[in-house]
Amino acid sequence: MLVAGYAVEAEPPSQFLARDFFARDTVDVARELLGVWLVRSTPDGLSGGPIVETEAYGGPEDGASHARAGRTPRTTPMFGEVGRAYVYLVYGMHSCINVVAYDAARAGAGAVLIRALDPRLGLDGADARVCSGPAKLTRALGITRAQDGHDLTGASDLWLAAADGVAEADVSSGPRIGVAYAGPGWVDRPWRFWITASPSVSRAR
DNA sequence: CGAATGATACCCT
DNA sequence: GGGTATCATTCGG
Repeated sequence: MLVAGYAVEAEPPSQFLARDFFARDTVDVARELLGVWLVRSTPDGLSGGPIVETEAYGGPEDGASHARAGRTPRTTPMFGEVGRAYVYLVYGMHSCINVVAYDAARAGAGAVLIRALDPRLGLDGADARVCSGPAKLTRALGITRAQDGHDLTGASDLWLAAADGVAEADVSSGPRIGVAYAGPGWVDRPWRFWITASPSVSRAR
């Protein structure tokens, strides 16, 4: 099927991600989540697509991470079971979704912010950029804090689905966005990953 | 460039 | 307990 020049799939990939996928270094998980599908099921049907941009956030040691203040009511999911969602509200109006991921032997918390995805499923008629930003994709998929703590590794109304890996040659990395408040040494870490040629990656206006 | 918009963390009493 | 600065963003002017 072709909509507005873009290939639109009828079905998402059928394979879930194992819990172990998320039980390793957060930066590795951020890189490996590129290409993985985020899929949403609502009364309106299925929507989602492959992730094209991510950012890694560490535990209390990471000056850019929400976990930098330690475990609080809001950040509790970041310290909990990997493979679950950490959804927070920012600027009073935008929801952002992370996947909890960290190597428990090296860090006590961590998560990967999903910054953009390719709107391949559902969202028919929508333009290519409706999911080109962390708050835009949650709005497009109907994700709110109601999904905070939600398990993303199995059948439900929101999950991650494995797909073909993305070649190293097609991936770029650079500093995380919007973390100027973090101390020196944390601002410039290249912990943001994106698919270089994707038209769905977020960009500064 | 700056407003929108409200939960949160952290300070003080 | 209460006041307030801050914010992993987005959009219009």
